Amino acid sequence: MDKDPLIKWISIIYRYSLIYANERLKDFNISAGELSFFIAITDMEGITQEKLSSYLRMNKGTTAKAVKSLETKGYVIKRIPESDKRSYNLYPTAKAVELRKRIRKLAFEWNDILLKGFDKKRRKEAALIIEKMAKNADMCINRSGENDGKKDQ
Amino acid sequence: MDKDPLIKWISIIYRYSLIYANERLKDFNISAGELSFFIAITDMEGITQEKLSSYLRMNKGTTAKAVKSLETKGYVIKRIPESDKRSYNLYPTAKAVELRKRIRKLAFEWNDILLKGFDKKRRKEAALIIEKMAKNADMCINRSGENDGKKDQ
DNA sequence: GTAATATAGTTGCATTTGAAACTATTTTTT
DNA sequence: AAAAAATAGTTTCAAATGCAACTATATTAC
Repeated sequence: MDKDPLIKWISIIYRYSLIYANERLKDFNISAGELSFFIAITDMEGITQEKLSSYLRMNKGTTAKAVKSLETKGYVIKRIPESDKRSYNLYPTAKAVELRKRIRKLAFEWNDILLKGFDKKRRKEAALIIEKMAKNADMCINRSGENDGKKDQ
Repeated sequence: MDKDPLIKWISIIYRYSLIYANERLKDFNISAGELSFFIAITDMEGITQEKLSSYLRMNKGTTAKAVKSLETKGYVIKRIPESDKRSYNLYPTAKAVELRKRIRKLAFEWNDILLKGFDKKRRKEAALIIEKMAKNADMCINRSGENDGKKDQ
């Protein structure tokens, strides 16, 4: 039954998630890779790239590229705060705010596809398990999976 | 609790899996992306690239590149069967067979990291859930998640 | 048996991502 | 305050991957 390591299935879920998102996001000119950034920025207006990287557990180089692309596409505005001229505060544009609900909905529709055939209880269980696994991975790689990436409180 | 879509966590697990595998595989000159191919080829000697693609749900272009790389590295030999000159049968080299157990072990050690803190029952549950989610994704994208990729039986 | 179609694999291009080296600020040490 | 260290972001390079166009062989239709 478990002759295949979990990574095989994780890999499938991840890659198919990208395919799905790319297809669904085509009309919005947002790529699958930008999706998480879009959602996070519209959810947490003013967040810095550093925080964003840590929140999504993304390499800061990756974050820089995704943010720049979203900026180019007119979804994000960068503002340098007086308090720290090294950093940016990221704000969604009006256009992004307008799309926010639809984009979020689309992301959660993928949840429904992944969890098809699961009853309520099992869905909750699945979400807990996935999240715990991610935190275990984070703990292994970064020794910091206990507080959702907010290392500095 | 589930303000973040599952894809956020899947993405973290997947990306950290690659980081982990790359680190652990360094000494063997095998990359994280090649890991699943290595395991599948040593497990199913003589498999074709087509079958491999379908088994791992990988794009056949990706498979071609991974196989070529494993061939270059001396882990895989391609043989054209008389029965169908379009295809290759893939065989692990002696060097690959020798490494097989260690590589598999390493892949399953990542399972243990992901499932840390899970009791036996929950581990089984997690594996079932992940596999089912992958099959749901497959079904959505390919309309073919019911037979482990072996479409032609 | 030829033409049309299907299948197996390759290649070029684009996207997503991480690592590491880099720049520019800020904070800490001394 | 100057030097050292830390922090925020950018950029370059490389790996992983999907897609689409391509070649070559096999199968199916007629």
